[in-house]
Amino acid sequence: MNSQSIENYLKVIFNQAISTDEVNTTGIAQALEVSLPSVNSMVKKLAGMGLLEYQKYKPLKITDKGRKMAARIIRKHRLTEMYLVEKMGFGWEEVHDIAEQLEHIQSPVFFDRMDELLGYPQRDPHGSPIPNKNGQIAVLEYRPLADCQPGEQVELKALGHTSDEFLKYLNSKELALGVKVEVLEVEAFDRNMKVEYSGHQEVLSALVCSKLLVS
Amino acid sequence: MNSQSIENYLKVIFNQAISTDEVNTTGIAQALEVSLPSVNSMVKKLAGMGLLEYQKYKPLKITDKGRKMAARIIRKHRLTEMYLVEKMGFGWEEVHDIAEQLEHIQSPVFFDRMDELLGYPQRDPHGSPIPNKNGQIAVLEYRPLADCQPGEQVELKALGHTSDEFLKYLNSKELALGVKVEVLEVEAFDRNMKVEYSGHQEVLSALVCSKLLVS
DNA sequence: TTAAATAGTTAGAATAGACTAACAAATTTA
DNA sequence: TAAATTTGTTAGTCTATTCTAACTATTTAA
Repeated sequence: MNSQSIENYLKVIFNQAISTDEVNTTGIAQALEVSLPSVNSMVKKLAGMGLLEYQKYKPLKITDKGRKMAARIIRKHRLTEMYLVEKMGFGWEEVHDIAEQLEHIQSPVFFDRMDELLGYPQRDPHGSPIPNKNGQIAVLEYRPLADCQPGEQVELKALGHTSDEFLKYLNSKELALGVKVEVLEVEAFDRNMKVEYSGHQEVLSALVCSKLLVS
Repeated sequence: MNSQSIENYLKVIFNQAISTDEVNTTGIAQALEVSLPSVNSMVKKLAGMGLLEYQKYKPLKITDKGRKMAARIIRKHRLTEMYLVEKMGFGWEEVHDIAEQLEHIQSPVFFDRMDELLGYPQRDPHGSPIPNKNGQIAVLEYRPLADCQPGEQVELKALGHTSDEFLKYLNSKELALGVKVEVLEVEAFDRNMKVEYSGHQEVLSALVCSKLLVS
């Protein structure tokens, strides 16, 4: 069975591969807060397991096998987050750390049961897609609120960032998935947006708007 | 933070200490399926942490600190088992392996929430007591069915053994906690018992009767 | 009460996963 | 394009946990 360490590396590599397809060692080291040599030796191990393609000094490429395995771990993570929110009453800002541990549990029936009790959800509480059992992931075609024009009316569907602080910020602004947002104005200088939703107005920074995914 | 390995040793030692109070190395090695030297070195480590009293060639004694820590792990295990049965629809014979993994999760809120959702249960699905948050455990004063006399009517309260095979056997006999059992006859030769419950009669072996705890 | 059997210990080695120090390749910048 | 910076690699070490082989203490039984 794969160690938790292997699973954590694989997940980070998978996540970094989503944006760039090619992954570099330093990025992994930063994400996992380990040293470069630690990454280097683990990368060789993962390559030996057929999960990565590795050539000295070249960017890493995740293989289909690696992608599939990573997606199955992410499936467990996201199902867990959904379960914690829907069935156990946790807030979306509380579930990450718990899911981070539960994703390593080896018990297909446990996660199948969660899935069933949740009614086979397609998205986790932050709007990210839940991979299926075969490790396939639906592609989302949402765009950032930052790309919207004044006058547009859109619905908040997912988040491009899910740190505790960001989620707490969204809570404080009463921004949740499903909220209908209208863009009132965009400040040309700094791209701040004045928006209206749930009957009140707010000004959101460009950074925040880039992390709010809408359709 | 304590490793899973440390937690597993501690749990085994705690469980063995319940019966005899003094624990021997060989018993631990068998329970964990590791070698004697492995146990020996871990035992020294646990002693160094103040969880055990260790003297060369002497039986081990668990300290109050060790007992408390072990009970907190067992609390997580048993709460989990209860949650899996009550909230997720698993059978009592399915939950041990999952709980064995979940007991290592570090998240007080997670287990507190389980506890709350379950209504602060005192027993796990096999009738074993759930230690409280301070690591205190209620003492059960149940006796084995084997000690009962013909004519007695008792209720099945807990199990003295919880292997999969035993639980499946009990399922096949429709024996569950709460069932009212009347002792009809005891065979003098082999201590087999003829009993009646739920409107039918069964003959139970002495071994089975010694593992059925009643009051 | 001594010999045999059992239980416990020590020494030394293996593996996984992390680290630092030193170095080499690749990339950026002047 | 040469120098400086960044990125990646190697070598060697450390800790945790396991193991086998060899040995010692304790207990059991003849």
